[in-house]
Amino acid sequence: MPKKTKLKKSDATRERILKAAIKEFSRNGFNGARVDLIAEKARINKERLYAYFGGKPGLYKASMRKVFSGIGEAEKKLMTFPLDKPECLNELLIKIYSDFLDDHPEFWRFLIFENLEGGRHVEALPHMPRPAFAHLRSVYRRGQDTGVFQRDIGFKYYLFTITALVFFAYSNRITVSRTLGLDLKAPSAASNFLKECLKLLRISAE
Amino acid sequence: MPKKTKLKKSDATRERILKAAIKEFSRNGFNGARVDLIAEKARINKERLYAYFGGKPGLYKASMRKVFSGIGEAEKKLMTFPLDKPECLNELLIKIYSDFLDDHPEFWRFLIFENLEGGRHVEALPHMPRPAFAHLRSVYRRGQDTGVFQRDIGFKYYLFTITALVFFAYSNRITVSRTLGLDLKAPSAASNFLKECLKLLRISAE
Amino acid sequence: MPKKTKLKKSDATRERILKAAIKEFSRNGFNGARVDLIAEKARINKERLYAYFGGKPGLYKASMRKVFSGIGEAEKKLMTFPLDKPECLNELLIKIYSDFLDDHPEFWRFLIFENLEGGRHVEALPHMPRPAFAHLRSVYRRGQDTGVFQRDIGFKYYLFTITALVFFAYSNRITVSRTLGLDLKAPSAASNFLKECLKLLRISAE
Amino acid sequence: MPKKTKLKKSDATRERILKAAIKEFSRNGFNGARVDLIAEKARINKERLYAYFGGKPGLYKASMRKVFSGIGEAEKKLMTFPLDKPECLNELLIKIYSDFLDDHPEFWRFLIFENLEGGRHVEALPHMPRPAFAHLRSVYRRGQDTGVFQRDIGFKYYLFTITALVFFAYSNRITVSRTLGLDLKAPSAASNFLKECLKLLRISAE
DNA sequence: AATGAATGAGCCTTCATTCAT
DNA sequence: AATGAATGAAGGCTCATTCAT
Repeated sequence: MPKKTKLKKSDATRERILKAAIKEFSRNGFNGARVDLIAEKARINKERLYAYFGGKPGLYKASMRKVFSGIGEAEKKLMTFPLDKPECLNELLIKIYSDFLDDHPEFWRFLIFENLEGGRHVEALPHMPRPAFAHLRSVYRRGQDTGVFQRDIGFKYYLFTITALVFFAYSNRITVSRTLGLDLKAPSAASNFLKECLKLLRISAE
Repeated sequence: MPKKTKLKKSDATRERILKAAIKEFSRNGFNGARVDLIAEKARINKERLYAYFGGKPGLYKASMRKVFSGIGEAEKKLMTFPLDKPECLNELLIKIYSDFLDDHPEFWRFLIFENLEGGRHVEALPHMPRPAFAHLRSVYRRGQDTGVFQRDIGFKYYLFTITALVFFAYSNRITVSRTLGLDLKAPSAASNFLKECLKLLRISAE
Repeated sequence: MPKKTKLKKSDATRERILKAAIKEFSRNGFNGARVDLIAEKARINKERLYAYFGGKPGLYKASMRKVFSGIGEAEKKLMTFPLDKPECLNELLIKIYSDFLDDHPEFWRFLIFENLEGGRHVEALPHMPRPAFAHLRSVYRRGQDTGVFQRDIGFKYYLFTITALVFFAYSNRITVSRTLGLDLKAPSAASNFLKECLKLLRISAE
Repeated sequence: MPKKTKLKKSDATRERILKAAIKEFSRNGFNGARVDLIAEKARINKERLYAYFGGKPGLYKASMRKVFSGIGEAEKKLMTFPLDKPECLNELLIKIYSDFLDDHPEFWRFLIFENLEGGRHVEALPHMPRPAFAHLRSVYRRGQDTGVFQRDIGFKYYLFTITALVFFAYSNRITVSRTLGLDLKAPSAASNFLKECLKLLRISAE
């Protein structure tokens, strides 16, 4: 396959740039990141970077796109969640999101930087589909029917709460450690802590 | 009292610088903030800024110290929370923290910035006392006794959960709006949304 | 004839490059012109351009050579100017040169660029023959004999004056419009204006 | 005069920058000029240049303004031209403009570059007053009355012609030398040559 | 204490040019 | 002959910081 090989050369360069960019941007944010360093880390000439991505903002957006697309992959596991086991949903969500944030610190870092910088870049991105959400909603409704989840609380509040807990446990672990006297820095510490918190969400009858 | 007057004047200058710095840093982050703009907004010469704060990092740390001290003031209101009304605790916490974050966006901005930076600056700060926490813990225990809060869940999990919900609703409003399809940008939108979420925490018997 | 065809193809490429180069150079000058744009407009790969012309200066010189050769073509019309009508010479010269500069703005642009550069490039060019000049000199002398042109003024002064008027009207139209309050920008505006100026050259008896 | 001295420091810097800029711009045009070189020649830090002039275009415009203002100074001599000597006007104009262009090559170089580059910068400049023109017009009219100048030719055509001749002799001396076989490069060569040309403008009766 | 002028390092970007295929 | 990928040297500009007064 000579064609495939041909394509590979420049694609490899693109990937190297993106990888280095994600690292640098997630470490320092858009303003703090240095194009020179990205080029150096990617072992390419700066001009390539501009030819491929148009400029710093373009590179940032491409990086963000790649980083954010990762969550979709992780959420695929949720698609097969059995409809008849809503009582296990909490735990699985915590696990999947915890694992993901553990493995992909760049994910929450990009998100936070975006919030800090006014979402200038993220808003320019096309909306990402979150197909798992539809399935989860069905599970949740089933749980409401069987008394696992509260009748009068919409799915979106539930999802928000889960998300907030997990995300906060990762993105604010440092200040939380100081102010609440917890230590969430060790691996799986956050995950374990969150499991405990989730008990707050259970219905007492359960 | 010439001394006092003298001090007062330079203190006023200091305050003007700090105020401008907090605004600029919280808007643009450490890297995005411009020393020139801070000096201009504070109507002082840059050299003064360096004389007072040593440099950009020093100014940043001083700004952070000032911003973080604000939470103590807000939490004073919690000190007088009546021990015999634990069922109202949820709502009051939400209200107080929501109001505070509404009025002080710089607070969460500095906080998450610190988390991004690995706590580099905050660790140089003296531990801030949070005297309200002790009182809240008493209220919580009373609530556990009277069946308002769950017996087997420690106070720290409870406080973490509340904190996470409020904080996340503010600090991630931009990306949440996109990814979960919510709109928390309008004033009091977050606060209202959070009240709904809190129902998840109630004990069903309640 | 495979050879001929081959040559033809590369010649066509050469021509395409030259055409694009002339446009770009004449629009933006040597420094302002971009090799990338020339290659793009010519629909060729940059490497070809370098193979053919050696580099930007080489391409510039080739462009200039081509542009300057155009004047010879225009002056051919002067060769048949009737010896017995010297009184029409002024007007014809104005017309021919005006038309030429109207149609070939790149001509005067390259020319003045050369003057700015101290003739660096033009001096590397072979002297261009201007065969029409000899004929014009004859016409001029005949005009002197018949009293149309002044006796004591050599042909070169006459030719210089005509040239200066026409050339200046084109090459400095922008600044002249401002400094002398004239508008020579519209097509044929320059030509009309010049006709009026030429009256200054007539012999009053005429 | 302490105030005067204070002002002088930064003014001297400004002047040094302007002087270097005029040299560099007049040599290479806007595109060809290098900000680094200007700063180096002016022995200042680049940042100063940007603080004073805003950027390359601002510096260019300031340079142009200064260069163009020179012509006003030269034209002051024309203001005292006696109304009753119109027959000497030609010669004086040639002399004054020739001398000026001899001494200020940057003047015609800036003008030419402007014409090459579409007048982008010159058009942003405020119109310069040419007070001498009004006086010259009076002289010209007097000359028309006394038969020195032709009745039916407006002043603007006269002025344009003079301007064109002088300007062309300087700005195109290099290519003219080649194409018309003249040598206008030596000092006063142009001036002398132009005097001859001017005979073409005289009224034969004169 | 306060100011305006100055500095040097570094930032993002682009160019003309060449290489490898 | 022709192409896409790559390079190195700049180019314009801005920043945090300090000096001289």
